[in-house]
Amino acid sequence: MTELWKQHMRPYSHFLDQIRLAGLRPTRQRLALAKLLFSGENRHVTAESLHGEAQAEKMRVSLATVYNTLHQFTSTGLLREIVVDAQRSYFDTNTGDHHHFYFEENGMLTDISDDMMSLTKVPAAPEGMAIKSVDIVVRVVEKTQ
Amino acid sequence: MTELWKQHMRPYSHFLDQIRLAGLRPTRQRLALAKLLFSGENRHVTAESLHGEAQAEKMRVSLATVYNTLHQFTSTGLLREIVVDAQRSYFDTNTGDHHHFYFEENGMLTDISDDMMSLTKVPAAPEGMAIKSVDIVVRVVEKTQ
DNA sequence: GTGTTTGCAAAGTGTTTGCAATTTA
DNA sequence: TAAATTGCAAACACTTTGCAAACAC
Repeated sequence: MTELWKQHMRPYSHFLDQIRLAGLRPTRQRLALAKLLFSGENRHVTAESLHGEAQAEKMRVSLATVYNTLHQFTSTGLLREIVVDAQRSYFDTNTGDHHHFYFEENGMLTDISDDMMSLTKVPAAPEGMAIKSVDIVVRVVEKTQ
Repeated sequence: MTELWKQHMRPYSHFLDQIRLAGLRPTRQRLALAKLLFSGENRHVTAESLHGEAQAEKMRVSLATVYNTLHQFTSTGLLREIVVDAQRSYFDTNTGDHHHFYFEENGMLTDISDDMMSLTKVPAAPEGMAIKSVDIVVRVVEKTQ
């Protein structure tokens, strides 16, 4: 990291810690992506969409690195992967318990907080298996009337 | 369809009706796949797995036709598509209300009957949207102890 | 300096498509 | 015969990988 870069990144030093805590080196690319992902509200991104954003902000990050970083952030618990579409992978910055609305027509995702949706009965895991997660996707389409 | 083929297919005439009712022509390929799909218990297949089965039974069907047929059967309500893995599409012969266990380690799916799992609270659809489905996937992994 | 990370381009995987030949009705 | 369907091969979209150059520590 250059001295200039360090100055530029000063206001984002918590990302630096976040990445270090995850056991990753805080490279320019990882910091840039962390800034996009964790600066504001919770977000849902795909590799393409995040790469597009980075380009728009003149951050130089290759698509391959975006993929790598999303997976590294996922396996270190900074992100969570959401499966709603067989064609692309989504990543959610909200790693807490919650579910999703999926807008099939435009591929958008929004959160459903855990307390807006509750399961009364959950089946026991099959013999010898442990439940890893219970994922609920509410698919919605434009109302046609 | 040849006369010989008609004779061979006599015991499976209900597939013929099923396909015709769906507005599709009962071709050799569609009948063969229907036989594999709907002969016994409910099943979960991928295009590859069904194509493999067809080959094993010496049915001559191309992979492209398997894909086309799975989609046609899905859009005519004979099958239902299940999204559990970003890498491949699954199709379920059980089109009724139910949910799934997904065995992440080997890609297997099993049904959870609707009455083994119930939602107390379902959020209202977002403004202008209608709920198309509520899909629950219980991801399980081998218990490590 | 050593080990990690990046970016490119190539390869990979699962899926769809264009189109001539074949089959169904 | 007209319209639908098939199968191949090529195209496709998304994702992963191999490896030399660049970077972090």
